Amino acid sequence: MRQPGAGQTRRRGAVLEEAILRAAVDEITESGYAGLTMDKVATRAGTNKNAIYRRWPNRLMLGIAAYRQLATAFQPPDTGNLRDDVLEVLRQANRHWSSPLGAILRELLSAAGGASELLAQLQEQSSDAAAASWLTVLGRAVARGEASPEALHPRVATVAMVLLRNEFVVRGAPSAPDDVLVEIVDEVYLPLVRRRGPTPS
Amino acid sequence: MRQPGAGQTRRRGAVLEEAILRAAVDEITESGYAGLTMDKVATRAGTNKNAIYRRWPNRLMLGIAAYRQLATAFQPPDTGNLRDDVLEVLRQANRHWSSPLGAILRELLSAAGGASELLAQLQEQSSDAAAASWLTVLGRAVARGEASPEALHPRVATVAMVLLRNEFVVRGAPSAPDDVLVEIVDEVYLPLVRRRGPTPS
DNA sequence: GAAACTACGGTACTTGCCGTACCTTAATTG
DNA sequence: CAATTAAGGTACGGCAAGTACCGTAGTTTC
Repeated sequence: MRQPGAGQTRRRGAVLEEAILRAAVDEITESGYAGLTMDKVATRAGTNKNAIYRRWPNRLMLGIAAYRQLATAFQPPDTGNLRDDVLEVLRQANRHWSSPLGAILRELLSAAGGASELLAQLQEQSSDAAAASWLTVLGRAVARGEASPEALHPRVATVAMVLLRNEFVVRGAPSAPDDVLVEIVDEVYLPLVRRRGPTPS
Repeated sequence: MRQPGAGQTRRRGAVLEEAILRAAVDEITESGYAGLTMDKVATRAGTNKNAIYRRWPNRLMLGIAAYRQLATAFQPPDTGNLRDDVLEVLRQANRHWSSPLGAILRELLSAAGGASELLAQLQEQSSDAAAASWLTVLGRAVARGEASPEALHPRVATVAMVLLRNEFVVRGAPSAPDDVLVEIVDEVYLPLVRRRGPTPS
């Protein structure tokens, strides 16, 4: 990649780091995490593996770093109606998991294989950020009287998202059909968070 | 492993197949799926990799086969009380996921990495079998008037299990504390499946 | 009961990629 | 301008998956 004798100056520090990261992003975009090899990233960045290993301890961490470059935050919707808001958040999430980016995320989750410390770095961006969306949406619904205050319990608030994620992580579906989202909302989520009637003993 | 000249007859077909599978089970029990190598299985079974590859196309399928040898079915409890039944099913599941066997299952899910066809073979034993437990337990509760008939919808019936599995698969927890199970039951599951009060428009 | 066939055993090999080691050379620092 | 730091180049060790071949032992067929 570097032309010898072309007057190129040897890159160092941040400049080189960005070049590597960009190469990693390109590779993971094209070939997924499975196709992300240290040699290819090095070649593409016009450097060698040494420079990579000086910055990231292993392939997985490089993959996570590349993913984080690509991931963007969600915007919680505000339609003024609980059901529409909820469906919209689910659809956003579904689009994300179904996208190439979602495929990469799944590969990474798989590769991390339950190493909680590493997973934390991904959760921060995917789950926790999304959890905030749910609380926002529910908070408005509670204010409107559409949802019961108990729904703000995090375990309750995120139920819909957990069910959706289950579709992807456990069943390996590439995308969840819209019916499924509607079903999750109407059969499970709304009955759960709406103001509850008197509970029979 | 085979003594030449010891009058050993060369194993074939089903006999050899069982020997390989037993070796694979032993290996995966001792070292997990990560430590399951084709060479070690072959050596342990007193044969060679050829014999394995003639039966299983790759390491993952051998691992799944070994897991299925180990997995056993759940027994749905019958305490006469919905909450106790539900908690017991959850605790069974928690014990399973927390056990060495559960660790293997998680490794396999991870290795399959969303290859739905393969996952199906594991789901059959873990999820679907468990789903039957839920329906049994709920069926009795409906008969008793403790749960509403809508709860028999599969998506609703399995919510508790999905939430628990989420603890393991997404957060890499080795075991879920009992508080979490109780919380899932009391905050989410029971409010959802119990006879519902009048729904406000 | 011999020939034909199938499948096991042994072994060696190719492939792929991670992670390391080591040395040379360019840039930076003081 | 020396000393230090970091990049480049290259080669290698390690490991395990999957393949190829061939001689040979059981099994089937006529």
